[in-house]
Amino acid sequence: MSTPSRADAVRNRQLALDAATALLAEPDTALTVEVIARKAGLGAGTVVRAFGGKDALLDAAVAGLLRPVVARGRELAASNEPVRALRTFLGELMAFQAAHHAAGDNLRGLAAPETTALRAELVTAVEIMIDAGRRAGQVRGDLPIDVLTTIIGESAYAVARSGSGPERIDVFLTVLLDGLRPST
Amino acid sequence: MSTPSRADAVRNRQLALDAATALLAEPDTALTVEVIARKAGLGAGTVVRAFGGKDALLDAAVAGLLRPVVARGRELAASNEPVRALRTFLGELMAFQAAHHAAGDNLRGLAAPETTALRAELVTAVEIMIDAGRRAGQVRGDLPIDVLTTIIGESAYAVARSGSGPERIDVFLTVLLDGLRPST
DNA sequence: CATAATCTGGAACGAGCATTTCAGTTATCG
DNA sequence: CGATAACTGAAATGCTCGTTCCAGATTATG
Repeated sequence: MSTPSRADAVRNRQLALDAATALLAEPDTALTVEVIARKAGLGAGTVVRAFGGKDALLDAAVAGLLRPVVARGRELAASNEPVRALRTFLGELMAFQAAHHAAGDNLRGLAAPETTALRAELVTAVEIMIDAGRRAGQVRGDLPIDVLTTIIGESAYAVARSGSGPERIDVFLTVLLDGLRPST
Repeated sequence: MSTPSRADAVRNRQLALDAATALLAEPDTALTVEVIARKAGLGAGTVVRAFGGKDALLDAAVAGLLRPVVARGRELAASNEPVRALRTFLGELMAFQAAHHAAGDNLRGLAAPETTALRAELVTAVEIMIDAGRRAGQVRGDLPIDVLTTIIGESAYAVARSGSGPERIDVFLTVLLDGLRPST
């Protein structure tokens, strides 16, 4: 029972995580175990073993990136200007997605429990903002909320796919939020 | 100079194309050469050779599916009720995407000249409708049109990704088109 | 109908990747 | 310091796929 991880194992685990995280911000990079290992200055086997598989490593890396975004979402969900908060949050979320374009694509179709849980929290934050916006009469109430969150989530992802800069994000947000306003 | 394709070659080429087309409508199917060949009742080599590579086969299959959609877009672009036409067209486009969810994913990142050209025509049709809508004062003119078409295109794709049925498509369209109306 | 060119199927090949293995290294503990 | 257990790196493994090869079948031609 006296076998805590060895010091070098802990260090290498962190190196692998850092390398994967850094690579997530680089588009057009293969993101293979080999590449991650080289970036981390480790062997391929070590990288895989550190998290018990490539999937888990990517899950952890993306989760690490997502955590502050979720925190920001929680913070903004408490705002008493819900629509402004929603716009701010979505702008940041879109910028994040654009900067880590690779993250979404690389996670597709693999078990990623941490990331999935965090994503659910993002949706919850958005739901809170929409709900508050509705109570304030600033968000339309004629459409089911789960579809609205889907639209919002997909829009955030869409921005990333279209390789957008800040101005483009702004246009996306304008159209989206105007579409979410009460239908006269 | 007297070597037209042999009759069986022509037939098999069609079988391969049909099989690929049919498989594009089935989600969660691997869409490997093996699978296509089995479905077509051919050998793997034959399928590949028929179009000179898997990429070209997929390009041709998707193009075949896309052609009627493009024709419909051209038709609707001539409407004198541009916003209604836009909504109709996008609804059909989204339904198409939802039905052929696999098409988009499988074409990603491979040379597909035919499909790319057709996609450009889709964008052109949408541009015409937006432009007509603007002249009629029914579509906002305060945002760059190329970003609007991007938003529209990505939205169509987003619907497919979220596995949507007709009601869901309708909600998407409502939000999107309300967002495209002139900003009072 | 015979000959030659073309085409077919499916086995063999090769490239790309995650994972496992294992001989050697390194940390930990008495 | 020395023994032991854990960890490491890189080669080997195994798997998925697209593509190529080729002996045999099929079609066109005169």
